[in-house]
Amino acid sequence: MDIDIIAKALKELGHPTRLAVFKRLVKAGEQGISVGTVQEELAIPGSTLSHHISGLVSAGFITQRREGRTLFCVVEYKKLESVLAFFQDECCIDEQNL
Amino acid sequence: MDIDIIAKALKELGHPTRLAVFKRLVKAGEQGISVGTVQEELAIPGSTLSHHISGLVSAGFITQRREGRTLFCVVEYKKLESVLAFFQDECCIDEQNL
DNA sequence: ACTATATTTCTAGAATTATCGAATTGTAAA
DNA sequence: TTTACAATTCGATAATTCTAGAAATATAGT
Repeated sequence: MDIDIIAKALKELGHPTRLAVFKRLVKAGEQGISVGTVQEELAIPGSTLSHHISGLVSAGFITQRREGRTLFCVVEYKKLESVLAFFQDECCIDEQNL
Repeated sequence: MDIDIIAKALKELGHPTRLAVFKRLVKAGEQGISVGTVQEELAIPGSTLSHHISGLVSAGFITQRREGRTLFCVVEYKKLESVLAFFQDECCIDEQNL
């Protein structure tokens, strides 16, 4: 509901690399995917990827689960839903605007 | 469909001032609202506002119509819809993910 | 303890973005 | 043709973000 929170969320998705990561996490589903796998698949240096992931975590789009030395990233659908709800509630995306 | 286009769109909405402008334009509906009115209501210096509006225009969220010396900004719902469609198509936001 | 793997943090430079006053442009009225 | 108004562009500065190598941390196996 808070516009600053929504803006922060949109900002974090608003970068090609981060959006690609997000999309990959969605594909991975609820069991998640390791940072290393994302790194391989998207061919991004680890430090750069880590930076982007921390942005997505800070916005609430990702939660993480450790298994041994591997960190799994899991998408938080609730966060995306809250963003979509903002557009429906605050930006009246419905019949009369089409 | 192009992820870079979507990222650009999200980035432009991902700033508190621009998101507030966008929200105000949605409220204004299809007849639009003048730059000056937005400036008054949101209390932003003209040059700063102009900068943000040009970002929203460049992303395709706003079209403009001149009436005398007044420029009206009109929201482009189609653009927002294309972003929402991306989440539905590419990010599978539907039953199995809830 | 030592080694290897997974990931993050540190660091620093380059690039981009944000802000806003001043100057400029476009349009209209006097 | 001068004046006024609406909005943008210019210019300069501050702040943030992006990128990625190097160093550090965390965990696990030997």
